[in-house]
Amino acid sequence: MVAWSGRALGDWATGDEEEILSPTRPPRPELGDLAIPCFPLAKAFHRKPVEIAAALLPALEGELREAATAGRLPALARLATAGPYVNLTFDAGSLAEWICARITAGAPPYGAPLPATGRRTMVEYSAPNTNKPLHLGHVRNNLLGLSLCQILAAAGDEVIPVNLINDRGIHIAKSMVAYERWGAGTTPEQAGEKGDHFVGRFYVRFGTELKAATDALAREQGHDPEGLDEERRREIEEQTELMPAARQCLRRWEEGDAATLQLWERMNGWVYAGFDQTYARLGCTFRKWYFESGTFRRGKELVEEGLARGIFVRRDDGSVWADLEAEDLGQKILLRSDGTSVYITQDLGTAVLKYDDFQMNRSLYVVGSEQIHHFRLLFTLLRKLGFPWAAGCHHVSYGLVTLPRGMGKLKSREGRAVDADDMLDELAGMAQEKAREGGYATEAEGDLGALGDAIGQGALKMYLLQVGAEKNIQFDPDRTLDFEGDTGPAVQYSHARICSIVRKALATDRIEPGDLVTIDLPDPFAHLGTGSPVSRPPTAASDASGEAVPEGSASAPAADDRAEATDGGGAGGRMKDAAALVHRAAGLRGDRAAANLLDDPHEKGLCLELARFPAALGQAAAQLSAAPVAGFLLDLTKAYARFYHNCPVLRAQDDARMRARLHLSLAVAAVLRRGLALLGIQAPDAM
RNA sequence: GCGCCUGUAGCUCAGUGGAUAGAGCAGCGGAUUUCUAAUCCGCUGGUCGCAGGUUCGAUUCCUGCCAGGCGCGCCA
Repeated sequence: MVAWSGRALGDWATGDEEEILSPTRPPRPELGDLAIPCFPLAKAFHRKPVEIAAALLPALEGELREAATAGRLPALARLATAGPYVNLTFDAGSLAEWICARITAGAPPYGAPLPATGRRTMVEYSAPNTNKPLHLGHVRNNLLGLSLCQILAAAGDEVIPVNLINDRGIHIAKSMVAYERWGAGTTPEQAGEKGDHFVGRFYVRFGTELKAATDALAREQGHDPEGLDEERRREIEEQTELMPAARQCLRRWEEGDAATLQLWERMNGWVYAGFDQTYARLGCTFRKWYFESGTFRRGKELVEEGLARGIFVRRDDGSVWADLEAEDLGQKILLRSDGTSVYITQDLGTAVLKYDDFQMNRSLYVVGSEQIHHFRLLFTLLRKLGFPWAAGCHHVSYGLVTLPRGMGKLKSREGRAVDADDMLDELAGMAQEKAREGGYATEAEGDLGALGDAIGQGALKMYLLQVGAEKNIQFDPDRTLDFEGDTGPAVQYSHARICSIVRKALATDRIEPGDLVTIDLPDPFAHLGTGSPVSRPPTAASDASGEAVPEGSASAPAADDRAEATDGGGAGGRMKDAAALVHRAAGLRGDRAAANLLDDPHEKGLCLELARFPAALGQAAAQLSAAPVAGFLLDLTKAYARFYHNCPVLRAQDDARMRARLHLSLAVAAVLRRGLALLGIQAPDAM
């Protein structure tokens, strides 16, 4: 909130003042609104902290007054030392005026740093396999990726969200074999099922059939199927008839067998259609989709080049290795003895293709923490290959989502996962039920289904995003489904309350629509669409040119298209227009908003909370984490609830105060809306 | 064995080299027949995993240990 120039330090200034003077919040509000601890200065100047504080006081005072005059700060009400601290208290009205003015200015949006960073950041996330639907683990990934993109864009980066589809490999072959055997040529449409679920069923079917066959074979060989160790089990799996069938299918795919490719494309197409729905629902959009089937060849080329340049070595059995002993990473295989690529080979190819496409300054990979080692290897290999941009590659890792009651890790192979679509449906249904009971939903336009989905997702997204990414999350359905307390719906509720107040004020002609200052939420990805690969599925034959990837082919449902509503005639239309207007409002026009009347402690507390937003956004961008924004929103929500209960708006003592509180409430709504958008959460007008 | 992550209230989690460590949930007790009770107020609840070290000051930084998780594949 406060940028210190250090001039206040007079001849004590040494150039490090901005680091040294870092204001914090006093432990008790009576002490002041901001506190400057003097310990670091004491160290730098070898004086007692208390002395420093006393000396700092007069110097700061001058500068703070100057800053207030220039509009960089609210006016000061009090400046005092308290032992080793200098505490400052803002004039409440001035603070309110100042913060609301920043929020209603709209452009650049509140919280954004003035100069864009000029940095181009690619964020790869989601990265599903095409053999099964998205589950809870993917949901965490998608939400982290989505919010990271929004936050970095809000903080001034040009963000390029991309997806990487694992569309080849033995797991895909398993679904294909299962479909050939037990699919009877049906389609998802005939089965009345989402394409990804349809295909996922065959993958699970393969797993259960394989287990049955393996168990039977094990018994024949005199083993106890339950007591098999993993290695032994795999050996026996290979002796069944199913496993070789899958391997054969994979080999036919790699040889470009027409029938196999056709089935592969057909099944992948079903899966993409399913993913498309889920992504659209969650709000995920991608600038470009990469497919491993289209990048592994480039990876192999890179390995061959490295081999030729002596960076890698070929062993007698034909396999290719990188010696990373110097980096403490041991030996890493890059090509199998039969010449086929391994996982990391594909990632090498993808990394280079990505850079060729976008020349980004940094490239972030949102991938689970179980792959920390993998990415350390990948980035090291890219450096060894001499790509200077490898220094800008960074793995944004996150912990796993586990299931409660000893259900263990999510394993879609055993069908033991929480399905993403089912979970969203369940949450939406519960939220919808509650909204119906509340009875306010009908006041807004919009159907209950969409509202329920927005609130259900609000619950899920806030639940998953408020905890640090590095932590494992034990998924607790009861808590996720909770809509009270520190939850997404509570934040959405505060916003809806404000909208309701404003609608009432408009309906009773206490303010006119023209009094409202409206701002639009910036949408950095408006031009992207989902970029779904549905329309043109890639082929195995397509090379690494990325040609198979359509850009912006599908149109994403605009999250806020209601804001596009225009003035219409008619009584029904007026209500709707009012809602649309309120949904964009951030304050009242200057002559109607007497913010200097806002001197109640709850009003001041609310203003101080609002002022934290830029810091929260900056911290989130620096940490590559949505958690600071989530925490900020929950705090702001609590501050607003306290204000709401202590400072009636429409029933304020007088008209001027009513307007002032309306003004402040609108600013809160605007910041809630914007903050929620950073987390991919919608802000309904009524609930 | 080695590497990385985590350990804070009964539970789920914030937090920061500095003032008396905070929320939510759960429990108990309250709130104007509500500008929307998906709310608010109060109470109860802590050897910040353990032990050393650095520091004027450590829950925060360093070292060691303990516990849990995840890795260290010619799997992805």
